Amino acid sequence: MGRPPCCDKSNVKRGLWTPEEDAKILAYVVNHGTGNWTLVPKKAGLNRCGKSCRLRWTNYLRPDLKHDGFTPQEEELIINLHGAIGSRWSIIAKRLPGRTDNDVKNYWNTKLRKKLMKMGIDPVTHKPVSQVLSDLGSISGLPNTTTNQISTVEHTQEGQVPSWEHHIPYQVIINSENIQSHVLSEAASSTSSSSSSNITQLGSPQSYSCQTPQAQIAPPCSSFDWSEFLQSDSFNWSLNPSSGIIQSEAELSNNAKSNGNDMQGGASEGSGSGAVACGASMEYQINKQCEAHSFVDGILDRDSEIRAAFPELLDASFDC
DNA sequence: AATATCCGCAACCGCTCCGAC
DNA sequence: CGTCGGAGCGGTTGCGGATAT
Repeated sequence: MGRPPCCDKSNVKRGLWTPEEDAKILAYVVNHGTGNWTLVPKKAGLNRCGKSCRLRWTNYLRPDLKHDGFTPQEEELIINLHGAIGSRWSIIAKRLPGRTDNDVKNYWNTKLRKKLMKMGIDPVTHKPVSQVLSDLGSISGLPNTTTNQISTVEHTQEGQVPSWEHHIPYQVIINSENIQSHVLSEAASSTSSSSSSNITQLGSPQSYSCQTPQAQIAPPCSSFDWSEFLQSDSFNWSLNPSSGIIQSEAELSNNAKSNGNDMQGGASEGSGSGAVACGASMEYQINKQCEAHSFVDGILDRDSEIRAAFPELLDASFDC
């Protein structure tokens, strides 16, 4: 036996909302606030499901919502966050003032996903499509693929790092996997009793600087709470509502404090120190170090370099 | 001008989470 | 500890406007 429906669907109105209905919800919320949504339709005089009322309020009527188009900064933040945490729209939306999870989700599905695909980037993994195909080939037992071959090269040329590793601004994946690694590291250190961790530890902080991330990253442990992580100091990107610039919370706070002081080169210019701390400031440093290139350019550059370096390998993976 | 197709967005659905009891 | 029910989330659908043919 399943759960009973939240309301009698045959007796409630569905579909688009009329201005009159909107006015009723607004009037109700102004007078009573948002509380028990199941009671709202009755109290507000609406023949709607309570759930539908809540959705209408949170996605459309809330006074703090923005109804204009997404800015390039918001777009970049969405892509970065999606690369880091996937389709956790509500968490992503919390980083975008005035946007709802539905807005972000729709924008991703209708614009950003297609945009990335057009650029040859897989919107799920945020990796070049060619690399994803290569990885698929390797999973399905096809001959060694680009990725595998590269790791072979790295091993045979001990101590040498392929040239593309030195400077490629591969923002999305760096963000994504560094964050996951950081999370995993935190999880490992916080659970002192669990020594049997399968966590892949990354190297020292200086090794993060604009390098291609480690290939094998263990999935996050199931008990991990992304929401908590994103709200913690460990992960603190956000969009400055006034400047439209993606900043760390610390910088947002500093900017607020130092209003009127010398700006030292603008909002995105911070410490200037070479030291890269762990956690979010590290992510942010990476972003800053890499900002000469867009993340898309970085991915495509890397893809091109791989193709140029190992032209025969991609073809091989398609020889079925 | 009429029709077909595409696209964006609002809304719905089914599920999980979580607190109250 | 188990159950119930409200809230919230992510995926999907369907409508209406825009654009192409």
